[in-house]
Amino acid sequence: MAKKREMASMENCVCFNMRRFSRAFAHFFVSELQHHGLLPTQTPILAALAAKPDANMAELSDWLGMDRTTLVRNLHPLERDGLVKASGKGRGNRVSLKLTTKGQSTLGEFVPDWQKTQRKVVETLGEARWNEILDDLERAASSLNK
Amino acid sequence: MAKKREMASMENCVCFNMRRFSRAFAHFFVSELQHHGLLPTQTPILAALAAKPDANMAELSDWLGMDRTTLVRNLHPLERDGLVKASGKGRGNRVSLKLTTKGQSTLGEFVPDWQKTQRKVVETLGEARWNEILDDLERAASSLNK
DNA sequence: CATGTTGGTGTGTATATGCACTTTATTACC
DNA sequence: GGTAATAAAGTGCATATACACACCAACATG
Repeated sequence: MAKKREMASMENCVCFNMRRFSRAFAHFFVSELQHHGLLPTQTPILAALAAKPDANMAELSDWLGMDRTTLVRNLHPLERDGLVKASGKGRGNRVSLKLTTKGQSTLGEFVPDWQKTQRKVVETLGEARWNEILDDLERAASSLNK
Repeated sequence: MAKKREMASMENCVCFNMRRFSRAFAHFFVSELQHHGLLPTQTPILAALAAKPDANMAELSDWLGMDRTTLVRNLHPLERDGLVKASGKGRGNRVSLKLTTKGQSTLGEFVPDWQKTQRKVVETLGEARWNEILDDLERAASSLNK
């Protein structure tokens, strides 16, 4: 049985613990997948662009749940390395973001390895449990930030 | 009932979603507590120092689950603002970290407001559910990074 | 047509994160 | 006591995060 936590004590702060877990899981994914040369913030961007080509900055950042201005900067290394192409750059102009051919193939090589890592993580608690946890966290987060 | 997720699909990446939730909860805590002038990484440090005075860099970073070198830098604003005092600074020297009087009073004023915010978050899913989730995530994370 | 409003973008500043590496003090061993 | 090994702390670099702000294009309104 799990020990009951005193939720009014700061060591059980939801914000602190979410940050902590976020670092811990990122550490595991990075250690398993670093040979692809992709960081944990970059692969979701590539995957999102594969699923939704020609997205805006605003649309994409919204979908990824990150600040728009953070996305602007996170794209720079990906553009520099030729994985993403941004057409119509410039202030006031809509930007159309696309995966390059290199971006597609890089992502294509990454996914199978990522699936192995994800599987290891899912096995820790089981798929059903992870499903519930992700759903609950989604529900909690969206009920707060409205 | 919650829709079943395809866990082999990158939009359900545990790493990505943990980062996303982490940002979302941090956003809520910051918006509610920013008038105290403390950022979400800083308050756990103050709370840890209140509970464990005279901690090392290494001990403290270990307890907080963050990289030691990250802690070194996160302490700078707190030292600059006079909330934390580091005695015996310097390479090779053990550092003894302490809350200053100002640090104690700042933390003392912060905690009641933090508890209100934490309560709002805990209410989203209920205390029992949050307990399970935090325990499960702890278990999953520690089974991976060993 | 001038102007004002709005939506989409990029920048300045400050903090956060962690790996590889460096620097220094202490401890171990002879 | 001198030197090697170890432990503790800090730095360089690159990336991540987000608020406040500036910028620009297209469109609305008079």
